[in-house]
Amino acid sequence: MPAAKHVLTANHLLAAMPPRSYQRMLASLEPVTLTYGKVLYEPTARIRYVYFPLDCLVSLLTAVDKIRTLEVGMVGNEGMVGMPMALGIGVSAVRALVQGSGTALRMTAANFRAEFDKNPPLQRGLFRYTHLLMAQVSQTAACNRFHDAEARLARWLLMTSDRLHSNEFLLTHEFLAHMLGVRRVGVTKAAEDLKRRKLIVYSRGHISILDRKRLEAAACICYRIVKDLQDNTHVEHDPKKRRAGPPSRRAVHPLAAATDTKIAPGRLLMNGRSAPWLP
Amino acid sequence: MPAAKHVLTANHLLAAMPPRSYQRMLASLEPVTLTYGKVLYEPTARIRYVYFPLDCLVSLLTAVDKIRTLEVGMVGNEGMVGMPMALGIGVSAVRALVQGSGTALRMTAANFRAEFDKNPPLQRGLFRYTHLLMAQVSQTAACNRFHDAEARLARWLLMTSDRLHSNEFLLTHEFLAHMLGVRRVGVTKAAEDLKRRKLIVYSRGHISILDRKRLEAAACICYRIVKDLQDNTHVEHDPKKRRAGPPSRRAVHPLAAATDTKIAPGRLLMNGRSAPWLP
DNA sequence: GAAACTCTGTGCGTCAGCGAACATACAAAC
DNA sequence: GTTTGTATGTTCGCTGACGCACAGAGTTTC
Repeated sequence: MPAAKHVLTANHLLAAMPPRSYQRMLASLEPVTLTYGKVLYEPTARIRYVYFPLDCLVSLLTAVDKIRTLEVGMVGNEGMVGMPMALGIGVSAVRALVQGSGTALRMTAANFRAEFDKNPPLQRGLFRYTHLLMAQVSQTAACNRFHDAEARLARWLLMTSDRLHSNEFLLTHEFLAHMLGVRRVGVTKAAEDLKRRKLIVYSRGHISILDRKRLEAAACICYRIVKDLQDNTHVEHDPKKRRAGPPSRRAVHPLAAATDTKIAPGRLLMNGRSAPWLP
Repeated sequence: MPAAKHVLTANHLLAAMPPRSYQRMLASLEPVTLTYGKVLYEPTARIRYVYFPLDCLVSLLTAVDKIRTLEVGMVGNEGMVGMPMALGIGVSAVRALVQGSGTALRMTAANFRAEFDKNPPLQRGLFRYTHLLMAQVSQTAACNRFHDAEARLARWLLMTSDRLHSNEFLLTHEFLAHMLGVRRVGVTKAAEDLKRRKLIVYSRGHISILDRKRLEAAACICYRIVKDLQDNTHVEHDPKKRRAGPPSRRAVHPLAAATDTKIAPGRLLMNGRSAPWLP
């Protein structure tokens, strides 16, 4: 069944499975269409299915009250929705919202649990992904604190583009506002500026990236940090599985080469030592 | 050796180990004194040891440039520092900084890896903790976006107090500023107000909580959300291990009972449906 | 006990983002 | 082809936080 295989390989986690696990998983994976706006999980609600996105995009949102939400993570075909299941937890801590319509393969929580227990490659893949998601969430936290709406919007568009493998997608300013944790007007302002600079165009829910390179320059460093990490993180648990090949194109942390924000001397000392919270 | 046992049980993860694992781990655990300001990990640097805090407190920091850092997580004796190791990753994504001096038990990365592989109870404990840490980081992300410095400071003090099991600790405004991602002056302002309201007192690096209850009222809901989650999350992987006892005191998400922030109608509809990003 | 240093308090002008309200433009439905 | 609703653009006053700079108060060092 070549069609099924093609479908499977569309998700990176599944594609990395050895043939035998792969065949076994096939039996309990069910293709589903996820449409924009569908809520897969609510905070504190039981996880009934895990989802392996193929060409859709899912946002992980944290809420602080009934109207304010913030996206903390984004899952495309490089990952899985339902990571708590890989940690033995049956409840989601966040809301999972379909942000880009498309298809996914889903598996019941019970089937996943059984499969996961007897599938070390799956475990490795999901643990690695958990780590990357954690890094993504951490960086997003700092990003949301320090960077302005425009830089965050640019970053968000790039991340979405990466995961949808497309330079065009559907979303309104209102929606973006809830992802970025700003007002709709704030998005309009930021988007307008990016449009004026010809980095993007948009109209009534359609957004296109025109100049990826310059858009990345407009985004904050957080995009690069997370992306490099994703490209360079390998599971070390099983040395035999460690990837060979040339060393990573970029092993240094982007901050190491970052623009030299000057450090005011005097103020940043503490007990005679350099301030420990600085890199 | 009752002293050693006492030391071990001071860390919740270790205390939950069955006697046999416990004895075995003892052999490779080494007590160390961690003093304020010590950096245990740097982003992208190899993890050489994992640490089980006994009475110290460690902050996990994400940096966006050379001077701006933000705390995304806090590890006390309920957890372990070096979670990537539990996921098969040998590199830290964040900076780990000792925020409260004290002791910890450490284990080399190699020993940890060997122990972890043959110790399912340890795996369960660490996976649960990973999940909680993820939830903590996510909530912190939203908190940093939406809540003002004063509420965040109050939350931070409560979290620190919980983990140090004390109402007094040592830290300067300058240090707090780097945890909360604000200027030192911002901390001074916020702290001043809390002092004026007699919730805390402080002087030259010493801070005491005077009125825990009212301080919690001054903090944002994020404190409650994370704390309740920590108190109520159980690993479900092995049903035999599931805790018995009365149902959780508080199973509902704090948001469900949160102050009813009113939702403006009109604007929050999309394609005829209610806006999906809302709870 | 004086000097050096660290920690906290205060004042300034500036600015991004907030909440609210309203104005226009486009699109599908009837 | 008008209606109805959704998407985007604009304005206004307000506020929390910013960067910068300096003043006092407490502690350590010699």
